Amino acid sequence: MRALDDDIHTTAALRMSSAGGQRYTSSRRSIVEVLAHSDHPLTLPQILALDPTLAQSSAYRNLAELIAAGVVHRIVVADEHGHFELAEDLTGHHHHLICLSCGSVTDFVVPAKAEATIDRALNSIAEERHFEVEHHRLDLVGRCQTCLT
Amino acid sequence: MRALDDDIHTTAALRMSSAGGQRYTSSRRSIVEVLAHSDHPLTLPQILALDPTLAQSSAYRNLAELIAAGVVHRIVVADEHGHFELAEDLTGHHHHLICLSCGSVTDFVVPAKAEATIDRALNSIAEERHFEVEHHRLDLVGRCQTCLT
DNA sequence: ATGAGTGCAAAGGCTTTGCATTAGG
DNA sequence: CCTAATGCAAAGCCTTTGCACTCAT
Repeated sequence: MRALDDDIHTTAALRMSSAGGQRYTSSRRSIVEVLAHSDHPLTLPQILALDPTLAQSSAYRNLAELIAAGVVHRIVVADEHGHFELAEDLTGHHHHLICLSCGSVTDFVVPAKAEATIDRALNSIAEERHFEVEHHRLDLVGRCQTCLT
Repeated sequence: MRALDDDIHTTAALRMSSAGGQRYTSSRRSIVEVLAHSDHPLTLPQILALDPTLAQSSAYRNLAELIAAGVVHRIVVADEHGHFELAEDLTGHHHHLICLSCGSVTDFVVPAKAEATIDRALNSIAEERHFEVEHHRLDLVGRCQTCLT
């Protein structure tokens, strides 16, 4: 389901050097490591909490480079912090459960068949509107199990 | 497809007074009017441009009240301005084409049949994850016709 | 040695808030 | 009258940037 950690770092390093001769430093590796070990997107404060040696501004800068290299993806849930996760081609296509109450974001996968239906519908819309699709975004917004109890 | 303008204002006024005795002032009416006449979500600067008599801070405050009353919905596309639109029960369920290049947001509707498939898939996920769904969010992210040429 | 990377502190940009004034019921 | 609403300016919050220092090649 998910590539081995080594593969992820190898791929990340490769993409970084391809995308403008960026080095895959230990800070960057650490960020990728933290993201790879989480089963849901993380905010910057969460990343820093998981690796307190990281400096905030450098983390933001490194995330920007990782995003530019296609290693990391940033999602915007509401207006608080952005959430960062590894690019989908490293982790697989998935969607998000977004809790309105605690702001948590969790991953989920929809059955291939439903995903295919969605893709078909979206592609025909895109074609008729002359819109070039980069990706789609399907999220459930509501209240998570923890917040319901 | 969309309720008559008068109905929208009547509904809006009603929801405002129900939601904590808020008055439906001319500024608020004007915001709703502007949103009702747009076929896509608007940012605050866009709203102000369409009605220059509105003051920024009051507009934000009024939008917050309108959102609390369930008249307006705010969507977050990226990290620039938020986008405001009338609540879906006033305009009908729809989705968004989000252009990465110019940041524009356009509405689209997916065929009822596909929408039903999506709902079914999402509901079963929600049930199995004990997640209480408030709404779902399905957007296409890419490049719009204008930006492609 | 040379350019990328780092970290601190300061600046930016969108939104919210404090406060005194105005207006609607 | 009395409470809500308004508008200006100031503050907040997340993120980005300037700059001097460090590190790897």
